[in-house]
Amino acid sequence: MGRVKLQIKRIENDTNRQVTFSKRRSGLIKKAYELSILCDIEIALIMFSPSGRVSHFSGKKRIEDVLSRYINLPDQDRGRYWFQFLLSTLKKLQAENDFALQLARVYEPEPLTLTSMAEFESCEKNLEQTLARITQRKNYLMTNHISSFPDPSSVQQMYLDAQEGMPASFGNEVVGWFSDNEQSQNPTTQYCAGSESPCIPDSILNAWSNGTWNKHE
Amino acid sequence: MGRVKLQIKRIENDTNRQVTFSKRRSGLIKKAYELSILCDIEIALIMFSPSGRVSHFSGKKRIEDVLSRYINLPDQDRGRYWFQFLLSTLKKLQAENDFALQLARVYEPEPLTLTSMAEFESCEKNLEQTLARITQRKNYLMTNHISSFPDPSSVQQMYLDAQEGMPASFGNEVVGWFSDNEQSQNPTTQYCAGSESPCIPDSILNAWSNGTWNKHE
DNA sequence: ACCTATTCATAACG
DNA sequence: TCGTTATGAATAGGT
Repeated sequence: MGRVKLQIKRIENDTNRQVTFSKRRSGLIKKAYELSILCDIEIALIMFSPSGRVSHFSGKKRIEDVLSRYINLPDQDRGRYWFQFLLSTLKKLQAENDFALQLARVYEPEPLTLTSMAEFESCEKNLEQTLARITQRKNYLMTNHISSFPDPSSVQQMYLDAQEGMPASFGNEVVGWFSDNEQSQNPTTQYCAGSESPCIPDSILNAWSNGTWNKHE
Repeated sequence: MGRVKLQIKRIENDTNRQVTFSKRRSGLIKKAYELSILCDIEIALIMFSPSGRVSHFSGKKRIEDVLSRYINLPDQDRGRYWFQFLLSTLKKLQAENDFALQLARVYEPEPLTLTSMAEFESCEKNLEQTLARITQRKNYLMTNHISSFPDPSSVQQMYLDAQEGMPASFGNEVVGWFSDNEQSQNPTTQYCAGSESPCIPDSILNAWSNGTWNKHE
């Protein structure tokens, strides 16, 4: 939309890219706003500029409310990789807790409160470790025993046309699961197929801890 | 953009609203996609249709990664009301745990595993309760001792022009904190001002539990 | 779904 | 960064 037709590919000129970002961000937020009013919907939009600055928009509802609603959706409405997200949120929770603890120490070095918070911290650490164990176990069980989870029909895998760069379709309810250059690998089934043992090979534990454990299927 | 200029207000005709939603949703996702490629940014877009169906989009990165990055932002870059969001996420975590537990019971009624998960559950419940306590305490301390938190300068409160319906500005880094018809009330300072006591009045506990506790400032 | 008269968004330029 | 304008895009209403 302008003097010439613009190819949809990364703008290499830094200044130009920044200018385009500012303009199009405004346009996008305006469109999101109009949609939210015209159609009376909840909407949340989050953008990180290349420099790391965040922009966000939401309609009538607070953005936390929209994110909460999204997070509390049944898994089949959402997509894969969800446990990683929950873990990261737990980390945030830990950070919030640290802050509260710091506050308490500064403003009220009271034994009872400190005990309670220390208890909280240790409990949360315990939770995180246990969650990791359960995650492994759950993943193992699901991969080997419940082939329909995560439900593939609920996820539209989209690929880009290298030349035009547009997703194949915008009409689906679920879009945007670009493959991000990750080739499919499935170490879990490879190592555990047919086994009923609760034992989980080290290779899978490692895959889990370095974040690649559920990038299969 | 069409045969007539459209007022930005809720479309009352149900069919029309649904059609407009479909069209504009596609347009919005296309714009989001183009922005993410042209300017090489991370983006996440979540929409709930009036019927409750969810649509979402993200660019190269998975939507969970974008949400995680947003969640792990320093508080001053994000906004208020964050603890409510974290609590809701904890609930989701609980649900995931329940599911894992169910799976384990069906596929492997093994005492060791069950013990571990029961431990997890009780720990998580404990955590949730303790978090509630710490939340109250933290809120109390911050309200009375650290007036600069949450940092008001980091949040752009936006109001709507009733006639035109457009936010006052789209140029800011932080937009979309519509006030949602909630009038400011500050029971915390009202009840606790000047008090150094760790005691928290019932009125505040109630305000917290019914979700209005941090709608002040 | 498709069509097209219009309005809107924006790329290039100043 | 900011305003202008020629041009390409999006879309409201109709079929």
